[in-house]
Amino acid sequence: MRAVSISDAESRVLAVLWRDGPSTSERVIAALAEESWEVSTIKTLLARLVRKRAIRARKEGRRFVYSAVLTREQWITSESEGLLGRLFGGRVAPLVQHFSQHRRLSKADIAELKRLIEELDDGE
Amino acid sequence: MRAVSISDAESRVLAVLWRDGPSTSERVIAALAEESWEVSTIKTLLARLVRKRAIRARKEGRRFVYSAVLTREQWITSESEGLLGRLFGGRVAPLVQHFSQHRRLSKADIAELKRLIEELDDGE
DNA sequence: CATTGGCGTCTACAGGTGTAGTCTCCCCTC
DNA sequence: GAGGGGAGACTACACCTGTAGACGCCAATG
Repeated sequence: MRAVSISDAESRVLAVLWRDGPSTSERVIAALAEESWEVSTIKTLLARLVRKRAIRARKEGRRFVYSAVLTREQWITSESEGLLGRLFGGRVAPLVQHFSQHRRLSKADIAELKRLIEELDDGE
Repeated sequence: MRAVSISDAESRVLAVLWRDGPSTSERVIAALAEESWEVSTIKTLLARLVRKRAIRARKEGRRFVYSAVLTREQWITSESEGLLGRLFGGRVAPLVQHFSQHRRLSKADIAELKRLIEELDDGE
């Protein structure tokens, strides 16, 4: 089902629908004010997302209400699986290792990771 | 310095240089046999990588020897930082959490993660 | 010395992406 | 009822990407 890829600009539009729920283009445009995109740019992105079936446009009176079809979870999953596959042979540990070697993990990060792992270890 | 992005096909060419070290186009082409790309496709990708300064072409006799300038580490870092930023607000823990919720981590994965975290915890 | 084969360069072309202008239709307001 | 303003549709255009053909040059080989 999923196969189309969501571009960066498109994901920014999707993010509005994920956060605010179904919205008219007017509301999407308002929500994206800080991107300083022209109105027609946002309309184009909405149209492309509809074409990709990542969002749906339901007629409501005379205008459309757009809502996300692709969920944030699905998107994050496909994006991160892609990266994991391409860069780390699909294995999570090398990824974590990479981060642990190349960026400072805060104490809080480490604590949280530790907690996560404990949980996993129990659960399994 | 780095800014250009490496496309997927290009990264496959780069991978050869990372693995085999400086190579002539002949060797790169041989190494990419399983991609079933036409020779000219690979030449194009080499040329684009040179233009992007991700690799260098040193004249050796009458032909070029190509070698990576961008390191695998640099590439992995920029790719994964990008994803981390876009998807997880730049935090590592949510990323690991995502994976732990959405894919089965093997016992071995968990064990390795645990080891990693212990190490980090000690080192810090 | 003429031919050939490989090397690098140039050109190509469709599809995706970022970004945006224009056009048409129709509701709302005066 | 006429005009304006906004919504969506269509068009545009440059750059990137995947993929590859064509060309010119030159070394090697017969």
